[in-house]
Amino acid sequence: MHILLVEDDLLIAQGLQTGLELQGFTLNHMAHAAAAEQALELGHFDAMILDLGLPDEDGLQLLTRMRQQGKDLPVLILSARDSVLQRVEGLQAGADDYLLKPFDLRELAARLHSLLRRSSGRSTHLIEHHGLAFDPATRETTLHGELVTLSRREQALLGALLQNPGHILSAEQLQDSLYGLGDGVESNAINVHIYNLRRKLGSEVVKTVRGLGYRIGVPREPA
Amino acid sequence: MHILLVEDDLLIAQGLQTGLELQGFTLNHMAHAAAAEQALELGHFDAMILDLGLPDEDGLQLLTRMRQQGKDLPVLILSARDSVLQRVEGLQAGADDYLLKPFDLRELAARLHSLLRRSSGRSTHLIEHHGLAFDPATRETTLHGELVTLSRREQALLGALLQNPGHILSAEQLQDSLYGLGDGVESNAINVHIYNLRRKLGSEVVKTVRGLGYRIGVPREPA
DNA sequence: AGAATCGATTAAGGCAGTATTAAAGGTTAA
DNA sequence: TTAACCTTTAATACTGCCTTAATCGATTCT
Repeated sequence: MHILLVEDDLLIAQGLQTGLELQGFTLNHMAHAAAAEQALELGHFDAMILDLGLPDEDGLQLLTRMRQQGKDLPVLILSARDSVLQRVEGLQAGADDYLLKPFDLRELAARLHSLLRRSSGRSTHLIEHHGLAFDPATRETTLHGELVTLSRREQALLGALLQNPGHILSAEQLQDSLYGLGDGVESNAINVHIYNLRRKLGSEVVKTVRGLGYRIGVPREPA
Repeated sequence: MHILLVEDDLLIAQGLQTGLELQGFTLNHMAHAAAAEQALELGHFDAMILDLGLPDEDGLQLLTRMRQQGKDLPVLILSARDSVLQRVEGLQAGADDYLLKPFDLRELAARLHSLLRRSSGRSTHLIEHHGLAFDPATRETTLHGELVTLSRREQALLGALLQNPGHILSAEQLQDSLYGLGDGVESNAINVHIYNLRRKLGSEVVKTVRGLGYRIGVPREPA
């Protein structure tokens, strides 16, 4: 799950980043509205966490413009100011949820999950693909009913592939999915993780498309 | 068991806190209705003890509003005023029980237990999980019929894990469960308690999920 | 076929998260 | 008050994950 975090307070951003990454999200952090807008053009995000008090522009303006452009990604507003009016304004501008600072990290995570579940008709609660199932909430992977233990990176990788069945994801895209846009890694780490995934789930789960990338495959039947 | 105590008399609050914590509950204390409401938003509680005479708002109003919002956590009203009318009003506002000041601490504890038992379909009287049983009322733990002596913190830890079978609880969540929201500890105390739990109950009772936290496991069979 | 490119495989090192142990401070009961 | 026990702190040991990097194998292009 790829989240765009737009927040100018670096301390809060830092906390959110580490906290939510532990919960299985991948965050990209932008401190300015302009940078956020650019990021939205460049990459794909599943949701956005938007602070209203930005240095270069009010968050609500950014949100309004996004909606006018037809972008429909779920937006959760973070705000220190609370009043019914504020809340209404935020929701009218096209926000999907509104959370007050200070907030509880778990609540934010829970709301994000529910938001993502709502938005992508498909439940966030269980992604299933030919006997291979991944539950983002409990972070458990099962293959034909058997529980398989995956590391954090392996889970992220599998999640990214499962969310785009049939689509080919380039190594670069997968990298973005694991580390966030740009903050890549300078080796064949993705490769190694793919290898380990195949070791645990069978070589057919991940198909290689030479020159292009990888896509999810149909795992072998149980023995 | 996590209780939200809403009481403006600090002396009473203090007494309840120490008394109920000795009985295995974890309390968070708020002296104002507003603070209580905020706490309810931020964290999870298993029940609420509500004093009616609050400085900023009548407790009944708070309760009524909570119920309108669909919050269904068990509420036990504490009141100095007694009359049939009062009692009826309280219950009509959505209270689950009504206790008069001055009260006996043991009675309060007993009522809390019965309240919790009623509310969580699952009996509060005995949480059982693969031969491992914990009775919150007597605070006794047995493993395959054998009585095991656990310290207060160990009991709280085991209780929290047993109440969420299958779920992963982060060190932070467990900390909240032991000390109340925010009032944390600045060391690896949780870690040490987990270690001691494993020493007493076997290493399999608590499973470590690297990077995320802990969850209850299946204890070893008796010898 | 030979060269070049891309992906697979393997092993090693560093790092972060946990486990373990010991010790000090506090509380409770005799 | 002493003694036993519980809790927290802190230091150290350990484990597994992630990345790196080197090598091997396969495919494509010339």
